Amino acid sequence: MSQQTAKKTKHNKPSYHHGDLRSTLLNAANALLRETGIEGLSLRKLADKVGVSRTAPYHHFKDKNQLLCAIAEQGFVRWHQDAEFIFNQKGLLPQEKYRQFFHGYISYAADNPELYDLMFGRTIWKQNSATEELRKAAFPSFHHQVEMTKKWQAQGLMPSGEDTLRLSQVTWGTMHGIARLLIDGIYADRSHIDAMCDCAVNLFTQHIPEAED
Amino acid sequence: MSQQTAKKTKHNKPSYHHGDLRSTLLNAANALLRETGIEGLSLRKLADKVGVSRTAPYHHFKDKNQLLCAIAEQGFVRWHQDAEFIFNQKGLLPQEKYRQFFHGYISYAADNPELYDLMFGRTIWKQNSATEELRKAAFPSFHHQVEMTKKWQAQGLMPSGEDTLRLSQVTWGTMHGIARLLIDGIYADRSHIDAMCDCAVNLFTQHIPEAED
DNA sequence: AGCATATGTTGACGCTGTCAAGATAACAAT
DNA sequence: ATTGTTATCTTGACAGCGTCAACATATGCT
Repeated sequence: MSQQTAKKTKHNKPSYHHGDLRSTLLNAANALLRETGIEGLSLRKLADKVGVSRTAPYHHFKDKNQLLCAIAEQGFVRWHQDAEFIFNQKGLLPQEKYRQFFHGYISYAADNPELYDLMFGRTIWKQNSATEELRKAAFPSFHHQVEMTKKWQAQGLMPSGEDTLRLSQVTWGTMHGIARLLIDGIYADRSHIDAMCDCAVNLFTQHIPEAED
Repeated sequence: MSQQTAKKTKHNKPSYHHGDLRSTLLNAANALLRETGIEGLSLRKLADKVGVSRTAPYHHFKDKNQLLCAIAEQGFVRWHQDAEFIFNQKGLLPQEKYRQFFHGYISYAADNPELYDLMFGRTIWKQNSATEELRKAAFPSFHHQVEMTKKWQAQGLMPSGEDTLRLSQVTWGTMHGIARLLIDGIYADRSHIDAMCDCAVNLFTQHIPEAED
């Protein structure tokens, strides 16, 4: 079962030291997470998969929680890239840009369900076990949404009468709720998601005279 | 540690058979769930708590999943009672009734965080492990929301232009998202949730001339 | 060359869910 | 009342889990 991915010496014998175990573990963990979910991700299976003894990972991650935090951290970085791509588009009407952002969020969750569960799930956040690095990677995500909400209110896209922070929380909460219902298997049918997103966007935004963003 | 809750004979010796183990287990499981969360709820601790051997529960629940489903089932029944109380109130404006429903939903989740996690979490739904009884208890919850949404649209409280099913999914998704952000520890601050709920209700409803519901 | 440090290993512990086999009580039929 | 069936409860056992302790080996600095 165990695959040998350790570096080889010039005589093609596997060396005692792996050489790049931390990132190898992270990659394998991402794959294992995608295949088996959080529940199926055990340190022992992971170690076996990369061809290393069961306690070797402990030299690179203090415990399982730190490994999970590191995976989630990568998830936030990648989502940031996706979101920035959407926001940096030129020549889009504000409502169209918001629509794409909403759909992009749900798509990211739907395409990486187990990762999303890790990023926003209770496993990490409930018992305050998030590492400092993870917090630093996750916080800008919500902060950015607040900033954009403020802008959208100023543009007249979103109701200016509501408190910006509350409005951000509600709109993000809606995205999070739809994402969770989807990835937790409560809405089995992904084919309705686009329509749901459009419906939500309609509720949150009002038409404004054309003005590029 | 182990408490003896088994029935006693006339000579005050604990009898070999418990007599009411199934409901005793359910009660203890609810308490244990509230105290330690899903992760901390083990069959062995549970059995010990009610003073019975570790495999005794298997004569009343096929496996741990069936026990969890039974707990969740009770959760749905109790939520139904709360919701019905709200809907049966007389002399309330539609928007006020909807506001109470929204707040009631979030309050139920906030007051029973671990139970809510069980009712709507991936533990049960993700791998299609919900029992038939649980499905029968859970489905009316959403069905009722769709019916009410249809009514609210007809009353002019909610936008009639949107598809009823989509609208139900979005509004429920919002409640679910806010509930989850709260109970998963992502919004640590419960003091903001009333304002968040009001904000969401404002976004979803439009003022209609006074008409009791 | 020698020594500290990083990184890898095996052994062990207590926890978990759950199966198998046996003990005990309750109950239905004779 | 006795017998047999069935429901219920018991202990024993197993594999899987996270993780600590102790030990092995390679790397790198002085």
